[in-house]
Formats: sequence, C-alpha cells, structure tokens
Amino acid sequence: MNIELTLATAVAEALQTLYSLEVAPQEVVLQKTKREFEGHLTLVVFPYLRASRLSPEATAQQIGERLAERRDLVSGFNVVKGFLNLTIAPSAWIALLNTIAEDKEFGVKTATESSPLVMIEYSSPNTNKPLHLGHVRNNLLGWAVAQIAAANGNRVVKTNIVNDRGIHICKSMLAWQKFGNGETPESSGKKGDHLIGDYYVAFDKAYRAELKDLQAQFVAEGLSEEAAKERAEAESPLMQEAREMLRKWEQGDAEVRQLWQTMNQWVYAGFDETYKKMGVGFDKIYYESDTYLVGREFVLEGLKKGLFERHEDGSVWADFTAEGLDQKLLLRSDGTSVYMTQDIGTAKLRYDDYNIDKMVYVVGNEQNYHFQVLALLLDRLGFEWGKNLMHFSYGMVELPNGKMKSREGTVVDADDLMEEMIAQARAVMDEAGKTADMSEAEKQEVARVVGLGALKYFLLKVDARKNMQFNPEESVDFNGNTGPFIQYTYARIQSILRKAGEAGIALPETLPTDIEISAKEEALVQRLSEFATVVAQAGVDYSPSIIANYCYELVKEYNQFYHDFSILREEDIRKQQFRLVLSQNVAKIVRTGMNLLGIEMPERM
RNA sequence: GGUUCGGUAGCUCAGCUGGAUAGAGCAACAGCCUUCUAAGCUGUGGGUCUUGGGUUCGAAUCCCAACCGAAUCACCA
Repeated sequence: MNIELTLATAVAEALQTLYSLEVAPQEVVLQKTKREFEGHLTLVVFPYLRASRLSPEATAQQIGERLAERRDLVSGFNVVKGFLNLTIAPSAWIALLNTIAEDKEFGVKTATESSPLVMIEYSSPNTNKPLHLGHVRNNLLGWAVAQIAAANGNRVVKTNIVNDRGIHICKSMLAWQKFGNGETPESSGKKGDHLIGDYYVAFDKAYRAELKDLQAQFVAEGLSEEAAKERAEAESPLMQEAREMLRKWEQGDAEVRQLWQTMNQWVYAGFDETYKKMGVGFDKIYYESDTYLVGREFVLEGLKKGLFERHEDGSVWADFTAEGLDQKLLLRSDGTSVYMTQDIGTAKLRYDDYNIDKMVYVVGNEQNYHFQVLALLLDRLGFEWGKNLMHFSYGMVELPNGKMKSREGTVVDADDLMEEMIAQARAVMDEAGKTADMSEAEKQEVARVVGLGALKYFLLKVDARKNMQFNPEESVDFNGNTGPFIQYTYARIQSILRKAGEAGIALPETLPTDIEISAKEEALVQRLSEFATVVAQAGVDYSPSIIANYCYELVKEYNQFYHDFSILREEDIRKQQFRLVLSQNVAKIVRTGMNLLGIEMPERM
C-alpha cells in the first residue's frame, strides 16, 4: 500500500486517457499540499498544459474529476489556479497505517550477500592527543552515515585508520622521557589519551620556550628577527631529538619501539573508552604503521610503470597538470612516505581485505584537495573504485569566538563535553522531579541517554557540509528543536502505551478501515509514511541531517496532536485504538530514525 | 591569485531534483499545569532569501557576474 505511487499511477492513466500523454508514474510529481489549502497531495498541472490545450484551471478540473472516480483512493479535490489539491479517502489512510504497523522495520532495507559493499572510514585519530569536539562531529557523522547506508540495504564495513606513527607521537614520547617521572595511566589516574596529550602539550611549551631563547640569542648575534627565527627552528635541540627518535623508530630501534608500543596502548585504551561512551565502533581498524611502507612500495611500482616521475633530488611526484591540478609529492627525497603515500597503502590493504564497491571517507573539508588528488591517484593506480571514492566532507565546528585553538586552550575535549551534557541532563531531570521514583542507576542511565542525545542531535541536525557553531551554553538547551524534545515525546508515548496496557486496552492486529478519523490524524499517517522516502533520500545524499529534521517535524506534529486529542479518555473504542496504534507507530519510526543517528531513546524521562 | 564550499528572521538553523502567502528553534512579549509527562502547547512581533542580471507560466531553489566569509593550494598529518 503506497498511496503516493497508487495516485501517481492513476494520474498517469488519466493523462493517457484524457490527453494521450505518456508519462511514467515515477515522473508524476505529487507534492504535499500546503497547510493553508485543503487536501493531502497536490498535482501541479502546468507541465501538462501543452497536451491539454486548456487553461490551468480547466486542466486541473478535468484531471480531478477523472481521479475522483477512484472512490477507494480519492474522496475529493479542489482546484486553485494550476494546482490540483487531492483529498485522500480516510480508509486509504487507515489501510496505510496498517501496512506501516505490520512492518517492524518500516523504511529500512536489509542487505543480502549480493548487496554492494560500502566501506566507511571515519574517526582516524592521531595518537598524540585526546579526541575533541571536531572528532565528535566526525565520529557521529561517520557512525550515522554507516547506519544509513546499512538501512538502505548495503553491506557496510566501518573502518578507522589510526595515525599511530610520525613526529607527533615522538614529541609526546620524548616529553614523557624528559619531563616525566615515569607516570602511567594507573599511577596518575589519567585516561591514557589525556596523559599522552598532556605530554604533547608539555613538549610544545618547552619547544616554544626554547625557540624564543634561541631566537633572542641569534638576534643578539646580529641576525634579523626572521633569520633568527628560521635558524632557531632549524637548530632547536628538542626538535632534533624528536626527529632522531623518529629515525630510530623507522629503523626499528627496540627501545623506542617498546616505548611507542606502551604509550600507544595507553592511548588506545583511552580512545576505546571515549568511543564506547559516544556509542560508535568499527569493524576493522588499520594502523598507519602497517600501511605506510605498503604505500611506498606501491608508489615505486607505479614509478616503474611510468605513472609517476622522479626528480633530480630523488623525490617522486605525480603530475596532475593535465587534470587541472598541480604536481603532488609522493615520496620525499630521502625516500620516506608522506600522507598521500600512506593513504595509497591503506587503500591497497583494504582492497586486498574486502571486495569494496564503494569507499567513503569521512574527513573534514580542509582535506577536500587531498581527496580530489587521492581519487585521481587511485584511479591511475588501477583501483576500480578509485575515481568513485566519496569524500564525505564536513565543515568545522566553530565556537562563538572563532575556531578551537589548542594554544589558546579553547579546545573542547570530547570526554569533558559528554560528561557535561550528561550532568546537565541530570540537573534538568532532578529539577523536573518526574523521575523521583526511579532508582539511582536508572536515573543515571536516563541522564546519559538524554545528555548524549542532546549532543548528538545538535551536531547531526545541521547539514554536514556547513561549518557550524557550537555554543557551549546554548547547546545544553533541551527545549525546542533538540534531541531531548524528541526523546521526551517518545517517552510520553511509551507512557501512554504502558497505561493503555495496564487498563487492559488491547490493540488490534489490523484496524478496520471505516473508522472516522480527523484531518490531523490523516496528516500524521501521511507524515509517517514519508519516512521510507526520507531514509532512501538520506542514503542517496549521505545526509544524516535529513533524518534528524524529519524526526523533529514528525514529533512536533505529534505533539500538537497530543494536545488536541485525549487518547486514554476517548470513549469511542475504535477511535482510541486507532490513536494508540498511530502513537505506537510514531514512536516506532522516531526510534528507528534516531537510532540511525546513533541516538538512544529512553522509555521514561 | 587558482580551486572548492558557503551567504535565508537579532542569533542558531531547515527549505535548494524550480511551484501557491519562505519555515522551525532560541531570544522578546501575552496566555495555558485539579485533565494521557509543562523537557510541552497556543498566540503576537520579527524577512528587499548578500547584490545585479538571465532562463520561464513561475526562482530562496537553475545559469552568469560581482561582493562578503571559510577551507585549501607544504619534502605537515
């Protein structure tokens, strides 16, 4: 039962009989009737005027009369200029609600073995500092995109490439050796990622102090400010030590490797905790320390095949001037890998591990250029999905006074943020006092679900492509277009259903189609049925925000309904049953939608 | 400068495969808790959809240009 398609087919038939016009039902555009007009679906007849050779009004009237013959479907119509507003028969809405109700996974398609395999890379952290607000947006988007892809019948592999090697981790290691006293997560009571992050900051601080001293010294020796700065950067002992450590790491120096292993393990333990709290996870994790050499070999192979060129100093480049881009460095003159090389290596390993049909990289928009080049590179190297790779590019999260800057201490830490949201949810809960009868454990669980729901919804409701503003004060608002508002409505529906159950009200498997229902109820059923389209659309556009906004609109509409109709006090049992089934399905669909976004729903709040 | 992306209410954002009088939330103001959970509902005020052209029955939506903002164009990742 699909009203829109049935109606579109009827319209196509009408166009055929009336005007001998061949139009596929899929091409017939029926839009939702605007609130100010009567009707459910509207056909814009302007496109058919050429065929009808009549005025817009007359054409609409003619098609309307034709459609009105389908009494099971259309109960009336009206014409406003070139707009044919069609009113769908109440029985059709009830039948539609029945089909929605019997489908436990309405709007969601399941994958089969032959479904396309989509690999989604997201998160991709560096191991030298804890996750911050920017990562949170990445993780939530990545998880949601994966869920949506799966809901559209794809096989999905969620992957993470951990940037576990390089100068950045050496800085933390060095600082830990030089400035620390051998503290561990256990001894310090800090999460591993935070501990390492602190040493990274310590390195940076010491390095800057050192640079400043050196620069002053060189200026005193007669160099200009600029030249002194350059020389200081080149000669900084701390940085040289870090580089030396990286060299040792690459040579496999046992001691350095040991330290590296230990410290990375601390960080992973910390990340795991954060991921778990955030509710995200991965099917397969790759480590850059495993992939960077693969990439190098692959580039050298490509070089042999003449795909790339070697410059005099020994560096290897890919030339994309023909594609309108620049030359891109692939190997440094000393033969070591760069970022791009590693991505090639990772791609190669993934291609060996999985039969990937589509690769999606969830990475910030500051890397748009990188992925443009990577697509061309992979294509040139012969990866079938190379040119079809999708860079799911999202905008930055800005604070009210600009970007997050670690040096200014304005970085919003992921762990802190989640804790604050949960604490805030708890405070609101306690103040409202509705959950006074809950156990402490239940209260904590509800606060967790609501606090995280607020954060997740806030970050996902905005179009991913856009930069967005995160106002720490406003974002803890739980009123209006927020996650908690949606969760609250859901919890209320659950409450009604519980009470109905306690009162012994049984819900029929199938509602009879001759119940009298109101326009608001019809509109709600219509809204519910749109969910399938919304999920499909979100799958095409890779857009979690479409689902978020749909959930909000559905819930908002339900709330108005909720205030207009009492359900448990309704005397007409058939009407009551209809409303209960309707509410139940609103809850079901909202839960499905929110779960796609990684947002849990509380049974009470 | 090149490339890419954005500019919608005081603020944060929907709407963008062209359709009727451009929508929410926040903030402001006025109402609604003996009635299924007030994290709610109702109402009021708030807009030359950056600007200028073009396409057409019709443009916030598509095209071109300008202006403003962001990102990027490293032997960093």
